[in-house]
Amino acid sequence: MKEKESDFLRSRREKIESLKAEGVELYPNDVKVSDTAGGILARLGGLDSETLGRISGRFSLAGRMMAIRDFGKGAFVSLQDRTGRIQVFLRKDRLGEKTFSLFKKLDVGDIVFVAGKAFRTRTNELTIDADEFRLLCKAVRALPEKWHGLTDTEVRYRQRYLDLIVNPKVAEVFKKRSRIIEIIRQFMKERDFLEVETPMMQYMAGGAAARPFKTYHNALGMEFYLRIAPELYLKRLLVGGMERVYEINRNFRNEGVSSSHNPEFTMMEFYLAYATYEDLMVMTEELITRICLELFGSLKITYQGQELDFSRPWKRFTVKEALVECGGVEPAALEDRNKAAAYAKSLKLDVEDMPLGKVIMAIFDEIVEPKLIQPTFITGYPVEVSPLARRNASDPSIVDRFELYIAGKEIANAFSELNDPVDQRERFLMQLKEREAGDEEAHGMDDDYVRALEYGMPPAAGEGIGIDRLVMILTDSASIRDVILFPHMRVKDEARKEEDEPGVIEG
RNA sequence: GGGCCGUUAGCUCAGGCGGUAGAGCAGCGGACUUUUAAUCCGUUGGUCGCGAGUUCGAUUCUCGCACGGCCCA
Repeated sequence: MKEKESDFLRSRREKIESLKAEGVELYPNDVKVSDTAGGILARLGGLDSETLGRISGRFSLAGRMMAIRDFGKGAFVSLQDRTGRIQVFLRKDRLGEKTFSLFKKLDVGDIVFVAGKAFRTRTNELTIDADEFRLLCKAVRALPEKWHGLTDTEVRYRQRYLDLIVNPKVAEVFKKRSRIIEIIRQFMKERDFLEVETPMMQYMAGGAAARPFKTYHNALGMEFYLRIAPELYLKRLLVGGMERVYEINRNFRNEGVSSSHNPEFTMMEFYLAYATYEDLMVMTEELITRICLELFGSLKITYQGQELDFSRPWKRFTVKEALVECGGVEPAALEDRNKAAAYAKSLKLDVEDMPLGKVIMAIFDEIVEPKLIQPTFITGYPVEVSPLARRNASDPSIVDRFELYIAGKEIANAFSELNDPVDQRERFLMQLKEREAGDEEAHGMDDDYVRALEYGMPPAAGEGIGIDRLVMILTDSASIRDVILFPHMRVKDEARKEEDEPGVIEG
């Protein structure tokens, strides 16, 4: 990306050249750091000035200078590392003429090394009295303003590194995200699940209803799709005898972008042999309440101003019950395709050519989903929208499946798995018909998968949990872009000009 | 895809019923060894998102485009 050199950048580059000419090493990498800002504050934060003077050892730390308050022959610096900020006092008589004059030429944003003892200032702030100071990395560009910081959402997402430097709450969100995934792995390990990785490039994109991204493999001379779900591979592993498997990784769906959709998103999928979807409801409650308790020590949290209560058991409704009770739909309208379609049209939904099950789900998504604020399991999904799920034993028009909704968002989807290869083939054929009728999201026929089922897959239940959305709820984030480090955005015009050169580097 | 809003200095923002713009912070020069949005004195910096139209003259008005945000589908 080219841009015009501002006066600021020019003068900064000149300054850097002159430092170099003086023999200052601009980018050394030979220091060893033994302390952190947060660590020092935690250890010494409670000590008074006198005790500190007696017992303080010498600390060494490194970080970015976030503010400099200069007094001529002394200066205070706010030093920020991964754990937080600590104040450092630099003075000429302690550091010596040469080091101090180097410091005076440096800027906010530079990364430095500092060592010294701790003391308390007149205003009682724990501070490192530096007796050693080194430049570790000279910054060319200036950081966003110290007081207002960086607020432009576009810049925050495009230049996330700046957002992370300047807005401490952002780093907190991503630390929490990491912690959530850690707890999930721990939880799965305790239940003897094996973490696996299955293909993200697939010869056909299956396991969900979504439009895929396409790509091309040169040496194999064939097209691949980026996966929309790992489901069919994880179930092949069930056939292979891996009775408890899970995967946490990216899926790609070629759909619109919104505050709850990113083209690539992280999903956890897991499969448990000899279990049903009902077992997974219990396990899901256990998992999410565990995360809540570990993160907050409470089952009540606030999301975007409303209280969410994760106390068990969570509410359970069938799709039809929810439509009647939360949506005020006439029960009769749910048994007849024409009546349902007429109702859907009154909501301005386009349900042309859709079978009854799909019409019902379209109405559900429109009027019920946004109302499901407290954690709620919805069951009794139509077989038409669930080509991989096991039929209900007493009502073959529905499947043994649930979705979990929290704060009006779909968080998880699970079902007892269909392991009858004959029924599975028929379901695929049903999907093919819909595909021919114009539904681009309908599932394709996956003969290899059916063949796997023919070897015998143990009865099992499987579930997918949308990690990004779960993290949104647990970090009180309004947009999925706030829990994804580098959310996708359009490339700006200037960078797009060289159309003949796509973003590929040959060689 | 549609509607509304936004885009002005490195950052955060003012402003202009048409006469090419201002503050704070950052920067630069100077004073200052316990400050914490340090303070004080001086000072530089802008194709006002891009393109076209109207006009003697557009950053301002009109249209189109780009990117983003929110809402809707």
